[in-house]
Amino acid sequence: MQRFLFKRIQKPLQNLALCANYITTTIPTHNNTNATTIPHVETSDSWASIIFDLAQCGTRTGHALFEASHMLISGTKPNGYLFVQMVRASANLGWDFFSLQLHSYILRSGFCSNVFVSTALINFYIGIGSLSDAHQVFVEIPQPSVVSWNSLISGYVHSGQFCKALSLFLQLERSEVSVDSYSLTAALGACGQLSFLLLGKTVHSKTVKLGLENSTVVLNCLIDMYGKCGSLQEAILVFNNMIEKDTISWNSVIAASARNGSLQQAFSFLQQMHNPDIISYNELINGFSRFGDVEDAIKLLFSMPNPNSSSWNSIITGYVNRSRAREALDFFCKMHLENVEMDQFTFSSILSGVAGISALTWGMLIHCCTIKFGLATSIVVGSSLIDMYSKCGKISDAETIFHLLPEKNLVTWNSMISGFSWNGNPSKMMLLFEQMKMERDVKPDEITFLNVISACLHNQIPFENALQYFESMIKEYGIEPTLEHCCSMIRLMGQRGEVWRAENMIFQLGFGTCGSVWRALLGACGKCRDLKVAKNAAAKVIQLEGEDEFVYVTMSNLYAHYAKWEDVRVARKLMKEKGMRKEAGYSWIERENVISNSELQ
DNA sequence: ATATGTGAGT
Repeated sequence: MQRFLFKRIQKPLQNLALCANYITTTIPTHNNTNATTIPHVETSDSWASIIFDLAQCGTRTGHALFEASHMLISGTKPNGYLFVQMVRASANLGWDFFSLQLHSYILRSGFCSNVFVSTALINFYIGIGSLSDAHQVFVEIPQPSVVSWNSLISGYVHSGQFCKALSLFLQLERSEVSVDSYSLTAALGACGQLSFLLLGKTVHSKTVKLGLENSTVVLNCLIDMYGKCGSLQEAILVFNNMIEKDTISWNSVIAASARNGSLQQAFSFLQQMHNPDIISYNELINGFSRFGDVEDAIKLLFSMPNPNSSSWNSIITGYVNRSRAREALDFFCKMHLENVEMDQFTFSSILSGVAGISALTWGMLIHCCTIKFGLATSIVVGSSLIDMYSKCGKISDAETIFHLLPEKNLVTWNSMISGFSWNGNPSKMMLLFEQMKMERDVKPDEITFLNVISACLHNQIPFENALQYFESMIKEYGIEPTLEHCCSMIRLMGQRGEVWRAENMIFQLGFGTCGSVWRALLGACGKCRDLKVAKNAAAKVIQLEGEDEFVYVTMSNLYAHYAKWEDVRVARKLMKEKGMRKEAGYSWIERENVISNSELQ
């Protein structure tokens, strides 16, 4: 139990850390109070004012924590409520080291069996992103309450581990503890993120069973869930049946419409709304720049009352997603000129645009901006910087940033791994992958494995090694292979002349009816010149996706290779008859990016 | 002790 406490070394808070250290090293536990301890001079009443200050979370909170520590040192008997307030206050202040010491003090004094205290600790660990510690605390509570469950479930949702959250939710349903509206909102959030419509509907029926059909918060979550699962009609239905709608209800239904491409619908909701806030407008701006015209989005941005950085970010993201990175950069400059505040999302969006066009000079300039804004070490910006540098071929700069980042998440690791993969450094890639597996709060996901497998593809790593990765993904990590994994494996087989294995795998993984895998197989056959498998693959592509010039070109090249000139002639004739033409190949080389003085002003 | 609404990486 103690093991996991001291792993994380936080910013040192000198006097408090010392004080906290003093607590844990010198104070006897309460069940074996010895004679050297100062007797209880104070009664539990004396906690009252301290607890009051702790709970206020104001300027006196830190001081109150300090006093509470001293009282504990002097032997005043604590109670559970005091610890709850201490943990909460210390977590709010970001005094991580102090909180850790507090945890160990709580363990020593036997208060960890108190549900309230332990739940407060769970929330502390969630706050610092240490989900495994939170889970550990949870597991050791003799009888966790709904709140303990809910805290952990929503903790997993907030950290993006939606499946984990849902499996906990299902576990909660099977336990003696009964679910409440908090559990349902967390579960709905996870369903939405995963587009689990069916499970979402099940949760919907639970809300009715529990008589929560009038809870605004729960209904808001339902709107959001349906919207994210692509069921706009259901979302609107829930919205229309609501008796009490608040701003979030309106924004959720606007978001549901906008994100599903129903821009008209979204716009009409916005017009019906009495007091639209920034988010209401931003959802629509986002919708316009994603599905409509970026120009419309810009119009709305300039006509809305108080646009913020998110409003501007949506435009940049819109340009970037439509491969209009130059315009994104123009807009970024405009944002700078108009003194709009920039946040981590501004930088991550623009950096992703810069990465897409390998505009290194711009990337470096923006990197400087992030440093100036104090955002260079944020996880989001840091991950984008890694991606940008590695896509610009500056892998060692990417590496430096990776190592300098104080905190890393799944995305950070994935960016670095894909960087090594694209820059032809498989040994570093594999080393990093092994390091990642050792991390406590990060686990490889399907994207990690896709990067690893494609690294094998690009770096001539033996097929057997790639197969090992692929199998460990399925068996050890329980990750379902996606279409892309399947295609990567097929391409690998093509490289090693092992396409004969492919067909079996395709059917085993259930991708037999996907044209794109057969297309990948055909391409692989072209590489390793396997005419027999190619014929079959070509037939499948045509059967599933219709006529296709790629098929004819590949086949005629293959026939040519085996000097089957008659077949070549037939294939070319067929192509001609169908009016197909091989598209001319082209490559583009980004010219040196020079930023002119006018752009810099 | 706990909850809902946009943004990043293949």
